[in-house]
Amino acid sequence: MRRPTLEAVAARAGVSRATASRVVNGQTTVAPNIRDAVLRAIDELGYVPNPAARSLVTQRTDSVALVVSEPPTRVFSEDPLFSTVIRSASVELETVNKQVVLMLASSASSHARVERYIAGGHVDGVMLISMHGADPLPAALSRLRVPVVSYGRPAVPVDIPYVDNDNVGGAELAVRHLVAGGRRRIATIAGPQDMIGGQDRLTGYRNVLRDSDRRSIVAVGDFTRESGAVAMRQLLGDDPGLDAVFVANDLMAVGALQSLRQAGRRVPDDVAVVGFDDIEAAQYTEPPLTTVRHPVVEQATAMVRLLLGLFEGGPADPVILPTELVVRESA
Amino acid sequence: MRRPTLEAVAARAGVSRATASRVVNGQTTVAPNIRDAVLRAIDELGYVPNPAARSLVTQRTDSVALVVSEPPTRVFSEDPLFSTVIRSASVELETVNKQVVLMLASSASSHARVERYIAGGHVDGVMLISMHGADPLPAALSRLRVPVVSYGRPAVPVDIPYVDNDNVGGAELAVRHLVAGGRRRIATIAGPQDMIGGQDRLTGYRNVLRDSDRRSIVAVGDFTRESGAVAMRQLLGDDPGLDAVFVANDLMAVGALQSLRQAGRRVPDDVAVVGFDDIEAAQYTEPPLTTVRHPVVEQATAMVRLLLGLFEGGPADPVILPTELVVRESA
DNA sequence: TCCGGCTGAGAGAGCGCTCTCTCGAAAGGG
DNA sequence: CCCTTTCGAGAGAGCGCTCTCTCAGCCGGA
Repeated sequence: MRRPTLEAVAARAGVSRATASRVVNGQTTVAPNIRDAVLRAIDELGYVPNPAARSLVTQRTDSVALVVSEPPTRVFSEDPLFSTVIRSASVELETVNKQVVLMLASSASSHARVERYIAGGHVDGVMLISMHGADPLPAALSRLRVPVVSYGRPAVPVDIPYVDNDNVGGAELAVRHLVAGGRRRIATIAGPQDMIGGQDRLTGYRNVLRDSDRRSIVAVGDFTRESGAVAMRQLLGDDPGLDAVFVANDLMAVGALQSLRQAGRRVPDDVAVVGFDDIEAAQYTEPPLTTVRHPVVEQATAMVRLLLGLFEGGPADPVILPTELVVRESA
Repeated sequence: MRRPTLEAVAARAGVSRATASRVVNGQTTVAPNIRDAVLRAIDELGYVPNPAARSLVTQRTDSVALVVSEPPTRVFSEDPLFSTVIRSASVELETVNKQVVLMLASSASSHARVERYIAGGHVDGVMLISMHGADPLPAALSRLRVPVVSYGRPAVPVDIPYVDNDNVGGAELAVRHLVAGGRRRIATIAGPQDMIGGQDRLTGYRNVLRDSDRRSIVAVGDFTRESGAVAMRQLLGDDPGLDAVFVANDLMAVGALQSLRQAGRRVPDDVAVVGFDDIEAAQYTEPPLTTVRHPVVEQATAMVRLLLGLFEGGPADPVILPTELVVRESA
């Protein structure tokens, strides 16, 4: 009880396999009556082309890998960003009938697995989400002669086109807002310095402070809520007189708000807080969080289109998307 | 500049293609010296088997589809459950070297796409995450003669093995806790009644109230935070004297806490609140949320194993996992 | 009437692999 | 010493499809 083949369709329609193939692939050089006969046969037999056979000859698979190169727990549960990217990319790829193969590359062994898989030609291209600088995967994949695009600028310089948002500019926006609000002692909770987002947002902070003749007060977190709380306590210890803090992501900002509350500081009266990312939860903090929004969905979509462009021999130029300050009540 | 084929490996090693294939597939009937020669050739040429050619003859693809049949926005951003399931299932499948093809089936058109894809034999099996009763996909897929397992009992009776947690029992646990705490007027915010989780958790609530001779006070939400807030306001309007509420998921519970705060009720002094799911955020609410934990990771893992079992002709019996009450401060 | 051009359909090779069948050689028993 | 058994390796078919090449048939122009 095997699935019907193109051969069977051809036989039933009384044509050759080649003609049946032409109809299946929508070629126009088939007479209407013959085309109809084939379509009827396909319908009656419930024919569906065998993808393996097809891709054996076409050398295409019509699927792309979405490689998430982060420890799995971080990926989903903590940071809603990843989820949004995955979803948006999936939706965008659906529109061009490509499938998403999701690969989580957390450990070294899974890196090897991913490499083998990609090298095997299972997919036509790769979308890489990798935030850590130490990650060897971007370099490894770029060697594989497979179209690869990256979500976010790769931390090590490597010849992969990427889509990123303007982290430096966004941070500048945030800190300038604090300066404009009359804040004098503006601290920052920076992200991990082995991550591009962490680096660039700190750069933006420093740029503005330098220009506005203020002293920088820096603590470093690792983008988790907990680390934000710890860093905030540390900052308050270091400089009890601070009146503003720019936090490199919202998750840490949530933790910082918690610490500020525990320390009896009113936000924004005593201390103004600006986050980064504009995650869902930023609307529900107490008080609602002023933050820098970057277009996650657009970034994912742009990444897909960049990859699709690569398939067609399009340009491999990076895409940088603008950020925007969302003013709520915390600053 | 094509990728090397098995033919090339065989030629280089001075053996036949058949023997090379034997080595690649780890058969033991190859003399050690020949095996080494082949392995060396593989290494030198950087040979990787062509999956299309292989699955053309083996009729296997070594990948499974993870079909998420929910509106995309709900899937990821709102409910961390989905993400955890996807992650856990991926990790578990990695261990047996199977790939995950992620498919989001939100609209009717994407349903058709998914069906076509599955029918095309792209994957060896399907894991279905579908929560809505009206969803036609479970029935459609079960007709496709492809191994299918479901995360959660399908809402319409359909012949698919599933892994679920004990929703009724979990709800009973929660409500019994409220009864044991001396609460007299115990309301509930139920989930959507076209979802199994929504139905069963309401059933559990009713079971306990019936046995303990209390009146049931029901509002219905749709598992979003916002709907929880609305439902809570409604309950307070209906019965200002209520002293406890069982909320069918944590997301709605967060909304409910917000409404209670706005209404000036203290939790748990005036009103005790119990949620369901034990999401991450439940630890960070004010006060921390007492809730029913169900083993999401274990459920996902069990689903994978159920599917793998099906491949081997194993049993197609449903698996029900126990739930557990996590007592924090809200009740 | 003949011929060249064009359109539509068939023949058949070949994509890269697995797996059965076959066969030679080595080993063991009578 | 010969015959049977076992083991290791090769030959070759075939998985289901695409795509090039070929060719039949028709039309129009000279």
